[in-house]
Amino acid sequence: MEYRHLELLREFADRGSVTAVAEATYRTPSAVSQQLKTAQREAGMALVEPAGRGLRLTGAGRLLAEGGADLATALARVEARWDAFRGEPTGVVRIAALPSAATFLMPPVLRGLGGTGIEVEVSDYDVAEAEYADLAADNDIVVAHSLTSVRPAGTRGESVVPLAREPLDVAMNAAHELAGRDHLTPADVAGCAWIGVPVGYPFDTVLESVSAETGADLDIRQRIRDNRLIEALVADSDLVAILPRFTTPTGGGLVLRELRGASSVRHVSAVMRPDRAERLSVRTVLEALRASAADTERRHEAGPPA
Amino acid sequence: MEYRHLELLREFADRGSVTAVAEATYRTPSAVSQQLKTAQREAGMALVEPAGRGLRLTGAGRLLAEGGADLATALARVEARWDAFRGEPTGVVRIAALPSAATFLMPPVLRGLGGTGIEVEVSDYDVAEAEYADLAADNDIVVAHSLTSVRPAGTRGESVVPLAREPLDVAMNAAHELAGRDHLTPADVAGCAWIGVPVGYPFDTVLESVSAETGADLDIRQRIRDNRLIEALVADSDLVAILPRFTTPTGGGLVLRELRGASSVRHVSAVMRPDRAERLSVRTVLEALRASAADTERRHEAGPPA
DNA sequence: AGTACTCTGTAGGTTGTCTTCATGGAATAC
DNA sequence: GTATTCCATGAAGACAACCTACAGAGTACT
Repeated sequence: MEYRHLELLREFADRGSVTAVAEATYRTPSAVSQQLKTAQREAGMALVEPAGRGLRLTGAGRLLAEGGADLATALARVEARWDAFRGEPTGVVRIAALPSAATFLMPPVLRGLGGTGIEVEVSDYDVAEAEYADLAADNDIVVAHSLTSVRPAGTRGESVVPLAREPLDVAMNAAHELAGRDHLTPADVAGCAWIGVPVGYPFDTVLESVSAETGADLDIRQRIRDNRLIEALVADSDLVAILPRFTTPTGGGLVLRELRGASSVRHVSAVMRPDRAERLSVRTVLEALRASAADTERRHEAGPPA
Repeated sequence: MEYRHLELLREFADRGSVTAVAEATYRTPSAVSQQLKTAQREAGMALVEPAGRGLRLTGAGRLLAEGGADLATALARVEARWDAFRGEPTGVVRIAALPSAATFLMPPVLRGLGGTGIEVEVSDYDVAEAEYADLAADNDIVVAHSLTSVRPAGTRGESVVPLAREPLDVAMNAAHELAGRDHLTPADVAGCAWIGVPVGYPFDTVLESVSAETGADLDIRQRIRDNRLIEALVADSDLVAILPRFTTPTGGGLVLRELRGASSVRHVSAVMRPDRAERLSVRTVLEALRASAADTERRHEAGPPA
């Protein structure tokens, strides 16, 4: 039972095809195929089976793939101890982040880690909740969010660390008739004209929650993804929208009002493959992310800004 | 950080010299030396340092060696799951056992595992307590004993599983004046003429304990290792000796009497390197050993045989 | 001083892994 | 139904890693 082969199976479990594994490990598909073959010869049974024009793991293959993940985690733990022994953690930490969370999380992190041996590479992705797990294969830390629980959908083998709990407020023009209120209820906003997000996007569940609370059918005029565009439209109309509290700039004609009585909070979490989570540099960055998140929450704890 | 190198360091930590590692891994010392060198080049610092005409690990080397042990354990755990998945455990399990313990432990184990895929290779060693740890490098299970605690001296990184608690009785001729007693106290036996064991051998501590209890200087006429020889001498003289209850054949002119009031029990334990302890076949054999030990203890729980 | 032991270095052979190029099957497009 | 595309696999050769063999240097024991 060789480490090499277990690692290969683990990679296959994460990526699902010989070609994908080959690209991820900088080899040709032929090399991967040959390794897979020798792994099966040593195992004495089939670890993959044909499925369509590709392959998928057999039960035996899945078992060994899980073992590969355990081993990778153990190895990463050793490397973390080694890094700690040598002094400073170093290396590149790749972060894939949801833009609306990265906006408030990343600046202090990058500032705080400047001058250390850690290089942080941030890329931003705005994808459906279920795709965050895939991003974890190519990035050390994935900053994701979920409206229903701390753990985003589709993350099973990954480590999940909660970072922030961010209220989702109702955004409106400062001249809007509801702008005078301290906070709002579902009944208050059920009759409004809305800007929503495309169906299936997380924020949509807030509007669904409002709808469920009041029994009303909401009047959704637009379905838009980009928050900046939504802000611009809201500031210049009587439309209202759901926007995250920490990153929405108020003033300039835009106000946020807390929505009580409907589930209107998102959980921002870090999602990582367990082995990557063990790395000292990753843990250092993660700690910075948590600190940044806690700081942001503290600055907003008084409620939405006027 | 390669698995290969960590494994090498772990092996070096266990065996202490390049030559010993080379023999254990069926390579030439030159090969081991070269591997060590590349490991150090990749680590970026010295992992071993000259000591006399050999080498010893540096602090950094020890750290990585521990990591190697952790990894080996994790790998063994994966292999154990794999064996369990495939059905029956198979393979060779090497046991190094203290003869006086193997005598009562091994027969049921070998009988019980006959016909399974597990082959048990037993070898017997009668060594000082501190050398059991060394045997663990070359054997899967070392059956050792200790008079002071369950964990034999010198076992630090090894897993220790208690097997049996065996009383050490006073053996004497059936015609001896003390043979009529149900049990004996230190005061009863302080004046006897003894057969002891060489100084430093475990059983010697029983006599030391008797001596400490009574303040008497014991009359030790002979110092002999082999229990069979001791039995023969005791049966044919007025000398008394300390012998283990489970394996000393009574009848034939030899009787055992319980000694109360002095520490006269030995702890028989299984000592294993943690990674070997994870193997399914090893765990199976270990379970058989425990069952055998429990069975023996039960058969003797009524006290020493007449 | 001589002997024995341990580690290290060099040269050369063996093994294993990868790349290249070509082939064949399975889904999809036309 | 045929063509196209995608994915996996096979054979042959290049390349790198590892090992053995053998010689050399340093340290301990006698």
